[in-house]
Amino acid sequence: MKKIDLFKNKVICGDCIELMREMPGKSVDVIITSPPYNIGVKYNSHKDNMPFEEYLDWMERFGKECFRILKEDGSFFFNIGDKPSDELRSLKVAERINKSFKIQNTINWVKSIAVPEENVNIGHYKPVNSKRYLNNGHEFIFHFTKKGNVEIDKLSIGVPYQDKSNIGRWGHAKKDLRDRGDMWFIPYETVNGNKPHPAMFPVKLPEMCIKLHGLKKGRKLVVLDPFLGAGSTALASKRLGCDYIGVEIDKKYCKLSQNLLSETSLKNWTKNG
Amino acid sequence: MKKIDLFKNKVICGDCIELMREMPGKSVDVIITSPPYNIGVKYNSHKDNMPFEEYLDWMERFGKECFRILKEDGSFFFNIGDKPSDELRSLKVAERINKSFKIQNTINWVKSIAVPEENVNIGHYKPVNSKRYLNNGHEFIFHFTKKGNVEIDKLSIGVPYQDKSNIGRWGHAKKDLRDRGDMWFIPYETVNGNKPHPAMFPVKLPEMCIKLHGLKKGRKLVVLDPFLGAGSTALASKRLGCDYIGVEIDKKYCKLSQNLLSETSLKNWTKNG
DNA sequence: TCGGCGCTTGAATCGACGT
DNA sequence: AACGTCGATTCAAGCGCCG
Repeated sequence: MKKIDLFKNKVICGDCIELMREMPGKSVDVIITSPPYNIGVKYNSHKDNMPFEEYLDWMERFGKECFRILKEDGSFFFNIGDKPSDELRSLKVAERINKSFKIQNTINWVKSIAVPEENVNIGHYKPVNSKRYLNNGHEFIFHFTKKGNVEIDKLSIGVPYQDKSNIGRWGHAKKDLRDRGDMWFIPYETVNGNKPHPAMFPVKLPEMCIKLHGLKKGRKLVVLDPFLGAGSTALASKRLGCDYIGVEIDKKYCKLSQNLLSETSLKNWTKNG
Repeated sequence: MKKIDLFKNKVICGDCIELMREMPGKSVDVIITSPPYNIGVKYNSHKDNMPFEEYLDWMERFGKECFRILKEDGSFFFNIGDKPSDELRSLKVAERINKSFKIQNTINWVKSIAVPEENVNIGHYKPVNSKRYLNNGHEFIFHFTKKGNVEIDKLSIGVPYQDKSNIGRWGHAKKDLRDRGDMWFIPYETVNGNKPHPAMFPVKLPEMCIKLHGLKKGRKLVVLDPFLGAGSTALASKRLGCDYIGVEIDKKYCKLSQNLLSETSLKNWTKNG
């Protein structure tokens, strides 16, 4: 039994950097996470308002540890958003993590967008009460890899062609599937009005990330979320037949995701996701 | 007659930094432009492959000059995009311009997005020949202002409410209009095969920028585009009853936009824009 | 002399558009 | 419908330079 197996398919309560230090190097295929944004969100235990430079240092240490435990051809999907008044903030964080990793793709998780054809705004956003700032309708998902040249499975999350005459025109384009691009419209799942975790993302998001990295046949991927929160990443991993490792410092959220991952809850969620 | 009047409603052929130096300070309401990206595009005359640091310095000087001629409550909309292999590049440029200005809003010009509900991808993009990069479906429009607190007219480009019960719910929400947000879906206009300019943007884009800044009643706004290209900004200004100032270094594009701005062409364009 | 890095060059790409 | 053309494209090969 390998050492990494000890961590698999569990929700572990503790500090993620400390816990990652116990994991062997190059043992994880995919990391998907959304760290505390440090914009003063009220979590149960984590202090989300440290000085920005301190936060950046913390994120840099976090990035280094992720680098160590990730396989050479692994993918690290890092979700972070901004407040309207400082939209460069998330990029400063990304630059810190970029000290160890390389940004291979910059995906935009679009939560709200106005489609002019139908002249409606689809999706949701938190309205901002300001006469100078527009509402913020997106967050970043940075796709970090070690060398920036990991082959990804674009068609696994592909969309149909607009111009059907392109189907079958080239060797690879046998099906009606083409590259989705880097703008992913995924609205929030509104679970009966209130979300269990202030920063939880839709299950569809980690699902698409895992698929994009590529489900190698015959081998179970190991998927880690160091800030598991309500458990979306673990849930997506389970659904796709991967081994998950969930780390979360807050006991309340640990329990929450453990419940979510139990058989019955899984069924309920599958309907909506 | 004021000195700035000499420049109004003309397309001026020349180097924009030199020409701006001749303009009086605090005389322009809105600047909208898309600079050469410096990624090796073949323009007619401009060298689009200078060393990156040199390019950044140039952009910083450019930003300073924009700052000088802009009014205190003016808006500077700066469009810039990336190639998939370097998505942080545009932000480095923005940071340089940020040395004089403040980023008030970061607007995303979305050209292509996959909407999962209907399972289609709307909009267009140029395919990317890569197994590691996703297609790039957006560009930035940075809204710079001098102090970051210019009041904007969000509802002038508003969209209808999804939940109609919100109409009239608050004092300000008298009409069926709400904030569009910072994700603007504007697909390319397909102009008969070949685009006149490699980097031209849809007329709708500067139109929305001007409206967002706010058309003050009783006073004509002065709108400048220092890299006019094919003339979209001037055309939008004209349509909205503003005075435009177009600067463009390439003679060929100067003529092109002058034609575009002539009465007949204007009619033709109005149909499509 | 060999290998590694940077730059240049030409081939290959695939989705959109027009015929 | 099928096919030709064309990229604010990427990629690999090839050459020169240097340690």
